[in-house]
Amino acid sequence: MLIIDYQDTRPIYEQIVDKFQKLILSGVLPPHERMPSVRNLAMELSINPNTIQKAYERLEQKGFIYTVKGKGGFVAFNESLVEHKKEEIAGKLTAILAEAEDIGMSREEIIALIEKEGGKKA
Amino acid sequence: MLIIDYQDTRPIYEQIVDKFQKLILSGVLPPHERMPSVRNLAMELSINPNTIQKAYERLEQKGFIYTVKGKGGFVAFNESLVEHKKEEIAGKLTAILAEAEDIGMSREEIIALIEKEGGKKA
Amino acid sequence: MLIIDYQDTRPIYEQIVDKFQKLILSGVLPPHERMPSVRNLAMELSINPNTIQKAYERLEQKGFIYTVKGKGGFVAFNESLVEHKKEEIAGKLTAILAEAEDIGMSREEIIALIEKEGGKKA
Amino acid sequence: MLIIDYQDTRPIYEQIVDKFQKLILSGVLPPHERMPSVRNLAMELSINPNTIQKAYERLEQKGFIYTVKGKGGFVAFNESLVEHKKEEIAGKLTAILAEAEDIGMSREEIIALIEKEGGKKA
DNA sequence: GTGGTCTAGACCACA
DNA sequence: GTGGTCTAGACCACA
Repeated sequence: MLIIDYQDTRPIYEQIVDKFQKLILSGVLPPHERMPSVRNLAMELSINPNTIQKAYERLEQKGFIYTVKGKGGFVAFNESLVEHKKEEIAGKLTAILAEAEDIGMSREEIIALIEKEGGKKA
Repeated sequence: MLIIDYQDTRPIYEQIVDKFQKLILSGVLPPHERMPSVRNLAMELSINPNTIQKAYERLEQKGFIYTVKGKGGFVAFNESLVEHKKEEIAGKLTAILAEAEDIGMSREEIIALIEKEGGKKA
Repeated sequence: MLIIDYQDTRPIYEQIVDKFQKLILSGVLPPHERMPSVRNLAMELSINPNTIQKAYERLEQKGFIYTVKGKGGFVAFNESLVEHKKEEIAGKLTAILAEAEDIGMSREEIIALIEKEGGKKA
Repeated sequence: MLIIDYQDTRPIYEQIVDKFQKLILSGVLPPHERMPSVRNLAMELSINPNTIQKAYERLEQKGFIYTVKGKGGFVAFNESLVEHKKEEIAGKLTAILAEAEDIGMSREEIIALIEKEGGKKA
């Protein structure tokens, strides 16, 4: 699924870091999910394993994954990631509330919508 | 009728946008009513036409007025617009709820955020 | 790199918006990349800063960049934004389909409209 | 359900005309639906029947309703109303297609969404 | 330094 | 007449 863009001026390992970050933050890769092994991913992308290794190191430094010796890499789920996402969500909610206010929708109506929506999923 | 408050910390164009929104939402300015021309309103309020222009642009982007080239601006507000906006807001909320679910945020947390946000304005 | 085409009938600010959109969507400008400052870009293109400012405003409204006061503009584009936009578009389509149904328009008619519209640009 | 706004500077009959227009265009009042009788509506709104009569006359002139002697008024469904609505829908679709293009969504993806959505209702 | 707002005034297309 | 775009340049808050 990962596609390396050779037109991209950024180094390959940075592209890989970026893509995994997005997959993790968006929830496509859930917490504790096993990461592809360095060798497998290197083969799949026809890339030198050292480059993958470098990408994984950065991801670990940034707190997106953790590695267990002899077992491999796993998606981390630390609070700062969650906090980041929460702030993003709070920001979007603020924007929506402003739009709702424009057309005279009350907070109660918004909350009612959420409760109805939530019901679908539950 | 429009009064600019120079003590107000908000920019002039924002005050104008706000006042027209209220006039339109309250029905004082009915749909298809002609808006004052940019130049006339600028003279009346002793404000630069560019500032009025900016306010009208915002009103158009928000869907409160529409402009006809060479003719002027007109009130666009109507019930179907409100309904349309509401469905749009519902769509955005659905997207946010999905994101929130990804990181394990409950509906209650979202609602709490909304109630806190709402408090800012009240 | 940006070249303004004075033969182009479109306004300058629109050309600028368009070019940055493409750079961002294609990934040439990665997320959080710093945008050129309003003044610098204005000088470089021999264009009035107000025109650049207008282009940046549009880019911000469309969600392609975000600005930090006193610091400058940054690329905001990322996958979750695209996903969010897609859900928003889906919400709007649902609303339109409901309206279309009210007047007895079939899905086929709607699709025909889209294919016709699309043709304009192609 | 109809509420007369006495603060509104417009004449009452015009407010009534306006509200019925919206109800009809939005599809709340479907074609051939029976309109409330002049006398009933007058009583309900505590308004002189002549005022209601005047409003109904305008609605008939505008093609929104038709009256059958001895039976009462009915919601019309002429082509021009439908055309009006269709143009509105076409306009909204154009706006959505522009947004979709911004994020690189193809016409095919839009059409797929419509077909999926349509399935819900069918 | 950065963007955000505003004035003053020109020129354009559209009607 | 109308709005839309653009230039030139000032002043502000924020960092």
